[in-house]
Amino acid sequence: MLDIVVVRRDPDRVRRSAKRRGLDPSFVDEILRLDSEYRSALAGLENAKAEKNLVSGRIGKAADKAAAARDAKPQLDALAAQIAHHEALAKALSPESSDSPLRELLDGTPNLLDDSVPDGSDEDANVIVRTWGTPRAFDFSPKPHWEIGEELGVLDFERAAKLSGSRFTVLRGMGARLTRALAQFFLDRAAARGYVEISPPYLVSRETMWSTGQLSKFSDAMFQDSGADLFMIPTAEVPLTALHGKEILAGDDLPRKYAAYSPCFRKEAGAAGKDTRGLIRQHQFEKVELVWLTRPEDSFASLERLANDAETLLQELELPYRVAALCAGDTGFNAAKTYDLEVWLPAQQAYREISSCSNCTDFQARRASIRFRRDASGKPELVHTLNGSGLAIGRTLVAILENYQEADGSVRVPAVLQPYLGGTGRITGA
RNA sequence: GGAGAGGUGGCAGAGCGGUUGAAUGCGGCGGUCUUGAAAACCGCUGAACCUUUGCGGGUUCCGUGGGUUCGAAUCCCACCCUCUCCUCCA
Repeated sequence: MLDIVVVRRDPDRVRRSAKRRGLDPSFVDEILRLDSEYRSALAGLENAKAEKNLVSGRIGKAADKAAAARDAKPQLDALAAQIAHHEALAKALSPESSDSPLRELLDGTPNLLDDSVPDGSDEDANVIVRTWGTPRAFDFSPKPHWEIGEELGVLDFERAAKLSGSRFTVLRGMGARLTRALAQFFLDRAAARGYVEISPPYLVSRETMWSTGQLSKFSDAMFQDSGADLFMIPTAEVPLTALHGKEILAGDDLPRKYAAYSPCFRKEAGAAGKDTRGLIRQHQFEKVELVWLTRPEDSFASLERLANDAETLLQELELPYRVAALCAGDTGFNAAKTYDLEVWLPAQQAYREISSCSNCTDFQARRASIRFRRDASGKPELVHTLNGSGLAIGRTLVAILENYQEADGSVRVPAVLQPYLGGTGRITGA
């Protein structure tokens, strides 16, 4: 959620950002109009209440309270009617009311883009910031991961479809073990870099989901239990970011760095026909997520460090990748700035997203109310939140299968993972 | 799922329906004292929003939402959550 004060004071900045995202900026004027209407309604309400409080207070101090109450009755009745009138008006306009038009507009307004975000409407305009590693030269034709996996017996798409339908995978033998090894490896590295490991709930309340900005009104991306009103997390970013919601942290406690392994559940409703083969796009996948809570002035420097933490994992796995600065049109609702890490997939002859690292500035912190105090006498301020995958486990498995495949159909195990697999250096079957 | 207890400020813990945004203690901040520190003593110490150039003024908040009343932390109703016991269960 944007700061309404920023919209009031610097509407041009909001318009500019919205335009860069490809939105019609006229909603800004609508917000300004509704906001000023709301505030005048609020002033009317508060004045009437102040007067009523004054009269009531006088009754409380009178010697004969009953008589005083009787005398004041006509005046108080009139005030009560006034208050009721203003109250209805203010409530209908208030950004706090879940069905007010102002709230709807604010809810639908994405974060302000950072000036460093490149212009552009879609991923073709993303800017490659750096590239690491050299794609391996194969002396045979590299197979896609689903072929490798099925032939080795580590991936089973048919049985997954039997159990659950499309976009699910059964991992078998070394496939399952490698997945577990990756989770362990990522978490160990995160711990070494100062992240506190969290094992969060995988189901969260509507309020939690809303507070981190995942629950935009038109989003049907999530699985949910409508009875209990719980949502299956689409990423551990949700519980990790909301962990300190409605809290005021001590300034000394920042930055806070958290890492969590979790399954992630996504409907992928808008992706029909995309990545239908293999485990690139699944309804259920695993991920280690990294989240930072920082002081406002530190968040952009922290984004570089967060991205670097994720990159290090790819370097240790010796997987070639590149880093893309997402353009305005490709940057998500919550983010002021995002880097995508894209890993090389030889079968596709393409770099594919394996991590997304974003600085959400105060956008999520405002909704979730995550604040800190600079010093004991200071006022609470909103923290900045950042999140990034470190890394997506399924896609890392894809990258390993494809990049480490051999002509005989076997797959070598990256050196850093071997200790997690009892020293196994090569996968020759499940 | 059944029974009971409870939800008040950073924490602990009071609170006859009327200057109670809330006693008291702890913690925190500032000061006195001290070579320094501790102790002791004194003072200050919740949040959001509206308004004001500023000083300030106002409204709201004691789990949430309703209700009674001129007036509610205090009375009534519903809901949520936590804890204890039982039941069940990985």
